[in-house]
Amino acid sequence: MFEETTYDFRAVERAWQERWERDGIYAARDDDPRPKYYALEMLPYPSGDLHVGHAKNYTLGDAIARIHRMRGHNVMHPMGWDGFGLPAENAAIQRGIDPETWTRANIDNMRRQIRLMGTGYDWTREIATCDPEYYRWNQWFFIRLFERGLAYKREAPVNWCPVDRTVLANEQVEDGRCWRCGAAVERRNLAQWFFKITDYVERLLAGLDRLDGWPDRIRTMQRNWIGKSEGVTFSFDVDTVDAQIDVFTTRIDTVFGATFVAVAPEHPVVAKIFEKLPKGRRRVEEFAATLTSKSELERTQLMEKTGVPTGAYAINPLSRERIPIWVTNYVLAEYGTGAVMGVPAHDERDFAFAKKHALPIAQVITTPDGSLRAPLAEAFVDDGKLIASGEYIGMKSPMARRAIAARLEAMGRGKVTTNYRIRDWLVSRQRYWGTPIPMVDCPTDGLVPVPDNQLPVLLPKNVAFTGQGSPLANDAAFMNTVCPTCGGPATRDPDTMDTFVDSSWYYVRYLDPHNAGAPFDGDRASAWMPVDQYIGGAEHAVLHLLYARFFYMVMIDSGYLRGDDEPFTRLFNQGMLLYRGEKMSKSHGNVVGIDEAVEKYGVDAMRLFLLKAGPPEDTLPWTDEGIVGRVRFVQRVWRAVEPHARTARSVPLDRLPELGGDAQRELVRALHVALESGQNETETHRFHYNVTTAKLDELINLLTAAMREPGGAADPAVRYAVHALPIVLAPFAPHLADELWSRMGYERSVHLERWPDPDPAALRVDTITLVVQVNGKVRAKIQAAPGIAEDDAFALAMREPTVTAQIDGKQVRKRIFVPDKLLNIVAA
RNA sequence: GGGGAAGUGGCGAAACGGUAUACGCAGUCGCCUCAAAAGCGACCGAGUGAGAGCUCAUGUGGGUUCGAGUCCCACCUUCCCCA
Repeated sequence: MFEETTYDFRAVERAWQERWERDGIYAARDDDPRPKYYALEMLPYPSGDLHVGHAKNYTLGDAIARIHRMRGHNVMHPMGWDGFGLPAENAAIQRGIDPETWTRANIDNMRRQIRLMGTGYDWTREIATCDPEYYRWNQWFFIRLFERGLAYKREAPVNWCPVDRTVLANEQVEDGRCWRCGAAVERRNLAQWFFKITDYVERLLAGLDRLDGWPDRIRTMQRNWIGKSEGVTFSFDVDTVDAQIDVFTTRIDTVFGATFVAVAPEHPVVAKIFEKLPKGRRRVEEFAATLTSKSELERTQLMEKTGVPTGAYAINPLSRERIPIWVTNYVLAEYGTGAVMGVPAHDERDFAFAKKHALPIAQVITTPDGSLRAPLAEAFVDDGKLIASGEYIGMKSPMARRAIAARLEAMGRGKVTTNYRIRDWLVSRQRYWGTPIPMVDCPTDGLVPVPDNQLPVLLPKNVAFTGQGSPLANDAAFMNTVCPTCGGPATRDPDTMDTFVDSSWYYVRYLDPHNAGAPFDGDRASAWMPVDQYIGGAEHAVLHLLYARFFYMVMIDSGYLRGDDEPFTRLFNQGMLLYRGEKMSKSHGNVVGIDEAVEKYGVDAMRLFLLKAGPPEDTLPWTDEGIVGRVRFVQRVWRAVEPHARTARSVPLDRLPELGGDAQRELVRALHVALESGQNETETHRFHYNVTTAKLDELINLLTAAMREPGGAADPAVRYAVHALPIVLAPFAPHLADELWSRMGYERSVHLERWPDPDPAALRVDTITLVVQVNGKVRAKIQAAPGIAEDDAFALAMREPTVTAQIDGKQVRKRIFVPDKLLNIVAA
């Protein structure tokens, strides 16, 4: 049924995957003298089944790793699994499947699918974060952070579902209700563990300035998330009550415009006020009750800005004005000082609030020309010139900020402070399928870490998943333990760690994955770090990529590793793959599965299509018609190369072949153009292999044309191109390349061959096309020898009727000459 | 509301400030074949012309330049962040 010339991609691809595995050709060695290159794709969550959208990501990383290997690097390219997480536990709750069983089955399937894509990973370094051998080191690091004062426990408000009796992540709260049971979510204060990422904000910011291998947008997003703002913290006295209210503002120049003070309902001053002025208490408590179920997002952004007066007044330290203290929904206790000065004239939220509650709007900033005057139709938030501000009248905003800050400092009422939006990293999760927090709560000794020699604290098996409450807290056998310090009865921490802890250091574990005595050996790991190219989607821009940078800095500071404190030198953000105009997803019913695509078209065709569709950072469409072109390409290469594989080897690759004529010269040139393209795209880190694959198309077009000539297949240039083809193909179509290479009689895999430098002699052309323009418009193209002199070019151009017709009757004013490219004759 | 990125044939897309539309998909015509598929070849932005050619086209309008898809300004649209 198959003709001899039909390439049986199914059999060939399977065979090579098995052989690569058997020969271990992708293993990275610590003792390799070549320069190291660490290529890494973001650790995948084993959700179960991969589609061609995933293949887009892995194909690019694989091509990058392969081309670096062929360019002489000792390549580290590992793969593993982000094994912990909620979907596994939900499967347990909903379908009664053990989370571990579910996860292991998914890992097995995904490993199979990732291998099916022909990826060259070093599987000897595979890790799964849900292995006790891995998560024991999460626990070990947790204790190290605790010892350094970087892990602490405090009460914090969280989303709490009263029916399921567990906390919910923000994304699991839909319209204020539990996504699973529909109960109204409450905010509740619970004792939680935090990592003190705020200690590292300045280093995290400073590092961003150096990370010029990262996309600017990701760096900007991290800066915004950290949200550094410089301003002044100062205090208001409270009239008749013995208390002060600290507020932070970046706009101290507007302080004379403060017409109220807004505080969060939970602010301690509220209770103090009611000791003296109990009248307002009921009203405030009722108001506060309406907010308990509201998420932060709703309170600060979605809800109408509203509030109730406490009945107390604050004294503006500069103007000495008495202004009312209001409890509002848009000031959060968790952020800043939990109180702000309300300046309606110059802040949009304060303006909306003042309008609603008929509070005065006092303008204290005007435009530089002084033309803007009350009444204001909206808040004027720009810098400007001060008015109605005592001794500061007439100053411009920046100068007024310095002067007023200095004044408040001199008064002992305030100081210049830096505020950050970022908060400490809450790592406690009231869930089962994660790393148990290795802490013991002893009535005598308090919070005590589990001793290192008792790690790991294993997740208990055969736990009941009722969906009601925390499985660990309900497991008495797990919870009850003895205090490591006093030996008395104590309880374990009932929580597990955020899975972002797992992914904060996995890229170092790959470098020494079987170490049983430490998370990794510092020397080994330091030799490989940092990651040279990190590849993944932009959805982790602030979460994982910020946590991992923080964690790495801590590891460096602790002396576990040496070197620069940034773990990822370069970051590449992949674009999405669309199908029928939408992102692939089961719920849209528009998924093209890996197994299906590989069976139908072949791995190499799929990979080539994903690379060729467009630049990898772009959102690109998958089309069932488009991939047909790559299936054709694979077959064309096979038909051109396979029948001549043995004879082609007679023409060596280490020097250029003899070139019979222009066609031969062009063919050999096309090969070197392809080599140059692959090299350029790699060295510039653009990875636009869509262009390189186009060069491969041109090469194969020329090759098949040359072969149609009588005796074409025996021509030295043709044999040379045939011989070299598996090498240029190898990073992109690895199976086809290795099969052709072996049919040439080579024992060793083509992937261990060298991707040669393009030869300048081969790239040289012996005639160039010189474009002749008149007044900037193309009028002729003339063939000439490279290096033609301007005068000679001009003389040739003036023989072209299409040129002279345009100049006729005009004078040549000027000539622009770009050697070997263009002659522009300016005539008027 | 603020910031960023991007708009090029029927479609995906190429293009150091210097031949716009490479390469692929789709389409049209031809060769091969009893026929079809596959394969191979030619054509394939719009207008105009018998033709060489000419004119117009890279979201819209300006600008810089001998020359602009590319640089600058404004606007429109889409997407992404932040608020």
